[in-house]
Amino acid sequence: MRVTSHDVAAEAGVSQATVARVFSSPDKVARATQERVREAAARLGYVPNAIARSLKSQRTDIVGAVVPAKSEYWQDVLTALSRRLAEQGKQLLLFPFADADHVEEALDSVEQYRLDGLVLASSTIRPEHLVRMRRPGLRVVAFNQPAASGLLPLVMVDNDAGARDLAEHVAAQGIGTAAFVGTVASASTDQIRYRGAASALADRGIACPYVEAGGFSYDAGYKAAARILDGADRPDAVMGGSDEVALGLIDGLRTGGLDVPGDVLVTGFDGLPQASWAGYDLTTLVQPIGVLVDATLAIIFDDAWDAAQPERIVPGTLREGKTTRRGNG
Amino acid sequence: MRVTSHDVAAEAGVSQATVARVFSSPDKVARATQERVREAAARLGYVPNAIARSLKSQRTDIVGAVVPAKSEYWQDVLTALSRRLAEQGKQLLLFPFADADHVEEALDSVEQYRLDGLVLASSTIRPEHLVRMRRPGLRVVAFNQPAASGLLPLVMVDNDAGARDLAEHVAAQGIGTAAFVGTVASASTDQIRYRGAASALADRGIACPYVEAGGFSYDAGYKAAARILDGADRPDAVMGGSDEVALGLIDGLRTGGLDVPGDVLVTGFDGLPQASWAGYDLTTLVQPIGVLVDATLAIIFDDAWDAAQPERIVPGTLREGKTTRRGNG
DNA sequence: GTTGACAGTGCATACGTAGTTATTTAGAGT
DNA sequence: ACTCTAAATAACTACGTATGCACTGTCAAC
Repeated sequence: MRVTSHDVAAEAGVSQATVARVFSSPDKVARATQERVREAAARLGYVPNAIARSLKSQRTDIVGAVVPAKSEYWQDVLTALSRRLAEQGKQLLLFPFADADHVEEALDSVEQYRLDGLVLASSTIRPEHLVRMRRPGLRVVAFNQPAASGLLPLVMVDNDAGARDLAEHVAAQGIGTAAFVGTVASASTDQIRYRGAASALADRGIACPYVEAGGFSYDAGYKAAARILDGADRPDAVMGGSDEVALGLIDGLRTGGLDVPGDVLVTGFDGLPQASWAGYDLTTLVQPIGVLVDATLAIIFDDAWDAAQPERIVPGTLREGKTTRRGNG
Repeated sequence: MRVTSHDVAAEAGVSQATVARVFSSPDKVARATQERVREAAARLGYVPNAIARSLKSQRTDIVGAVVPAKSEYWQDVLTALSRRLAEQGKQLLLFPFADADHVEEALDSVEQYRLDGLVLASSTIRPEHLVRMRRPGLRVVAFNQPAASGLLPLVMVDNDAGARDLAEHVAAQGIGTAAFVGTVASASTDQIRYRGAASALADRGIACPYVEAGGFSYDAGYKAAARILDGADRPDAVMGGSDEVALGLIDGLRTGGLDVPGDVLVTGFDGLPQASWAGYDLTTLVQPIGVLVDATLAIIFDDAWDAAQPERIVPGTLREGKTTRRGNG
């Protein structure tokens, strides 16, 4: 009992083709006819069927995103992404996966839909999975996923420079020792951030061992704090591999009786909204999510793009919070 | 250059119909034929086209969700929803809206897709918008939206009982005065929560004025704290209309020099992950999101459902954190 | 040996739209 | 009045799949 363009055509006394044109390329239809059709459509409550349109036009106006199911950071990115898409009359279809082992299932469903574009998130998607998604007619972009370099068009924040900025900022506060609490050691972002930070600190003669939190979450950070506290020589500064981990670290350290920043400085990475909360006021590297999302969509929808694998590496911004303010801030 | 069922049919030496049956109703195809077809499909890299399938079968296997773009609570719900859907081989299509004025635009796009179901979130969607979505063939569910009662099938947490539980818990700590900092006064959840809390407190002779934060965010709560601090008589307990607001309240009050829970008790509502963070450890009413999501999907996909507008009201659980622990907890 | 039941498969068609081609209409020029 | 051109619209078909219907062949029952 659905109203179709045929029904509207009959009601308005025109052909179905004319109705279709009114809704897809109105400039090709005479003013008067157009009004007649629109009135008829309104009368019948006609709404174009996007499914049928997609089948015919070979365009869905839908962008897919393969992302980890639970993550503050990705939720932030998705919010920005879906908003931007909505502004362009496009939609976002979610393909969440619980953990790295379930990526393949998500990718299976992706192929069934003829998406205009696909955003591959999470630094734990394996290269073979990435390459699998290279199909004709599908614009794939790897988002914040250094491992995809050379395999797929890539958009990411400058993790190395960001980590160095943070490290230098921390070093400038006059610390003697440091530690880096990464998320998951196999994640490519984690590796780059650690190397950047460790290298910048080494330049100043500060050692920076790596500690793996074993997850991307607050809980992982919280638990890692215990290991820092138990360790023989407590560092003067702890750099978190992500904001979520850093926030957990802060609470873990404080629970352990330390003062942040009095006893230990802490930094994060990402620039989550929660990092700015007054209870934490975390020093972190803010990712310009809007810029990253725009760059991603540009790659997906820019017709000019073709052969060369574009790589957009966007600088982040150091946000100085009170977790690295040592003096009488 | 896309591989279709016709190509597979040619490769396997069967008809297109047989190929279609192999992928949609395999039990109707002989074992041997099935294997031959699957091999051919694998050889050519065939993947069924969900768009075409939807057009023919009048089912998209996609559920839409109209939600506020920025909200911790809704992101939580969406995470649960998309996970559950993925388990059933279905997908989630997002229709985020920036604020209440833009709901209509989101609903316009919804109609174009022939979704299997639609979840209407946010307590700020207006009744006329709700009713507009009642269309044949579309299962709509209002999620945590008391205002939809009688208009649409409804799934929500028991806001009234939850607010009472919180109020009674707070009262049991021996307070003299209280205040309720709501999110947005026009939100139906806000009204119910306030009435529930105020009524429970009134039973114990405790007055509880309403203060509007003017938003659903941490910032709104943070700013509202200033108004509490400036007020003539500072309450012994502040009940937040949501966890986000409550977290902002805590930081705002602490920034103002008060101790939480030493000087003021604080409660929230929702049970966000952040509420459990050690830095806050907020007393709140935890919504059983999994149960709510299951109930929602049951309404959407249960064929038995029809005439009667079901209403599922699920009780929440009081989570006692340290923000209401007065003594030497 | 004939019939019936039934599983397995092919043929044809429809889902609702967009684009291509063909046809009509209106307007201008001589 | 007649042709010529451009604009507007109609007729038709294809997008890729699912399914009702018809057909074939196998096997059991009489």
